[in-house]
Amino acid sequence: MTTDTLNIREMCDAFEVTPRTLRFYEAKELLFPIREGQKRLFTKRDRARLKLILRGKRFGFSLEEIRQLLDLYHMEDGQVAQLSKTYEMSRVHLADMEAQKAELDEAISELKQQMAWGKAKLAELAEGNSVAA
Amino acid sequence: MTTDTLNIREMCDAFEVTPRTLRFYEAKELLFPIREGQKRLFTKRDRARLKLILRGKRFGFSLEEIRQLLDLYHMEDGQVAQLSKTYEMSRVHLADMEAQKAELDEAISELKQQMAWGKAKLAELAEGNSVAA
DNA sequence: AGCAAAGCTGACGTTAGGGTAAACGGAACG
DNA sequence: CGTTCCGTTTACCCTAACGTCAGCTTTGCT
Repeated sequence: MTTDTLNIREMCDAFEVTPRTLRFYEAKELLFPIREGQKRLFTKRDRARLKLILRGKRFGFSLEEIRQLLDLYHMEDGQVAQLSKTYEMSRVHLADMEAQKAELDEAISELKQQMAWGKAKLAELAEGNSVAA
Repeated sequence: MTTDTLNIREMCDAFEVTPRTLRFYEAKELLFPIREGQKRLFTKRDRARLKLILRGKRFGFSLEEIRQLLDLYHMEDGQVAQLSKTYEMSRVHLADMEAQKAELDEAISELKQQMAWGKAKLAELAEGNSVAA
């Protein structure tokens, strides 16, 4: 193994996030990089956590919710409690996401209609011009 | 007609928004209610604009974009320029929304998988307990 | 020694409002 | 006429998840 820890730049490149994001996550106690002098060094644990964080974000969890889940996860006992809490929260988010999807679908088809109308109107105006010309 | 203008409460009820929202939109120069004393009176024009604003929001336009479109709309000349600009912006947002939809669909199915895994794991742990008992 | 790159902290900006305070105006009531 | 209450007004701070900027070390290279 080369170093087993990543500096902030390497961490950013590995996960496609900005340094600001990593510092922010540290401030929010989602990551706990060790310090060498004042520089941050991200461990395997941080990498595992960040992976879960980014997945949680895709699922629409807030950072605060993610922090709670990670904390639960960290205390390895009580797996049942942790798993069922995660499951419960997931159910809520799934419902949320499906509602969002429905809204989005509706907005998309409405926008398409509007665009069709706009296109027709533009054609009409163009024709008017050419007739007048 | 009763008054032809609505006070803030009536306006809120008509569009399901809060007073705060209407004041905010006025501050952002999206609405221009007239003042009777210091109270706001929303005209037919404000109602038309608010309708467009809310529609724009559903389509994922930012308030700033909406303001620009409304301004274009306001100068009634150059309909072609206005329409085609709106059309162009709409295309961008449509692409955006379809990308969002794709991401959302993927996240939903991924979350469903995770939940299935979690459910199985929970069942397994429960069984372990009952076996051990 | 000098300088640039990389990293750090700290603070303010952003979006679309929410929440709350303090003050003001007008209508109803006694 | 005074009071009370309701609706509204201005005004300020708060939120999430960072972006951005200024200014300071630290480190490496020449």
